[in-house]
Amino acid sequence: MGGPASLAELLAEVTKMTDMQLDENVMNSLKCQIRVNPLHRAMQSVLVDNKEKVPISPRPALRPVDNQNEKMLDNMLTAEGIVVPGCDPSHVADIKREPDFNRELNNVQNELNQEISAYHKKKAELSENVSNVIRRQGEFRPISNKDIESMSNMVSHKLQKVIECAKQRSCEHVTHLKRVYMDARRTRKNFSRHSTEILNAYFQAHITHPYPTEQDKEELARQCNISVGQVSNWFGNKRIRYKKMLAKEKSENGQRCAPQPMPCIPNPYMMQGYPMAPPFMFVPPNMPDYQQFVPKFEPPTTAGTSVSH
DNA sequence: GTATATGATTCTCC
DNA sequence: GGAGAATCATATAC
Repeated sequence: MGGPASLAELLAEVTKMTDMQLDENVMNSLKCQIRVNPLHRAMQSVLVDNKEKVPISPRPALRPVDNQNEKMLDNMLTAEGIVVPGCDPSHVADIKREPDFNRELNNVQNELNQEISAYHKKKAELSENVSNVIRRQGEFRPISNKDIESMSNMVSHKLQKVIECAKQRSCEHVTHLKRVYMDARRTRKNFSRHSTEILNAYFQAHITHPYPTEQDKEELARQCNISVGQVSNWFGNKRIRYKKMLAKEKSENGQRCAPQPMPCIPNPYMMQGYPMAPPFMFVPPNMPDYQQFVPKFEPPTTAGTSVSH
């Protein structure tokens, strides 16, 4: 059984093979003929060389992997105490949490480990299979080692997304757990009466503009033994609820009789020509700290204003 | 058990 | 980023 003698005939056989219907028996017989042809290797070498020199419909270069998102996910997971395979374990936070939360986090950790380990296994299998298929094709097509390497890179590139998705799921899981276990709404306690009095006193003292400065917030936080954030929350809630309360009062008054002016507190200082009333009438008893929030009023020196103490 | 109060969170707007 | 508004989740009063 002899194959085609010249390179031209060999090429014709290969071309014929690519055009014909996929009848397996015929195809295998043709492949055997081509393999045993003494010019086969030489032809392959020439075709590969030519391909290298004349790029035919070159593939677009793989875009460099944008791993910013993955890094962000890694950082978030390690900050929550999750060991991300492949990341520096010394960065993993050691946080003391309640046992149930820790147990749930361990589950997240195990799932992530399993997914990443399965990924590496699948990746190796797939790369191997793709390489084999390409190598077999290489007998009849101009495929170089560079092509095989490029294809392998492409497989890795695509599969990297799988790991990113696994990390994304873990992050979402941790976020959900934090919401369940660490939402302060679930463990909130009312502030002490003393703290509430201090906050209310400040609010009333600055009723025309109840927006404490950062310095005041810090001082209020210190006195109330709460955080500055809690002070901000308290004033945010207070302002909106106070506003609603006034609106409600107004509408209730309006239903009973003619519209009334906004309920206001007698302000002797305003009556006496001061720009703003000091909050003396709201000072709760037994609250020495409170005095520092009382605005310091310098009586106007201009003629026509007089203050009697 | 229900209504209301209250502290925290989230979303939107500027 | 801060404030307003809506909403959630719990505490408290009844």
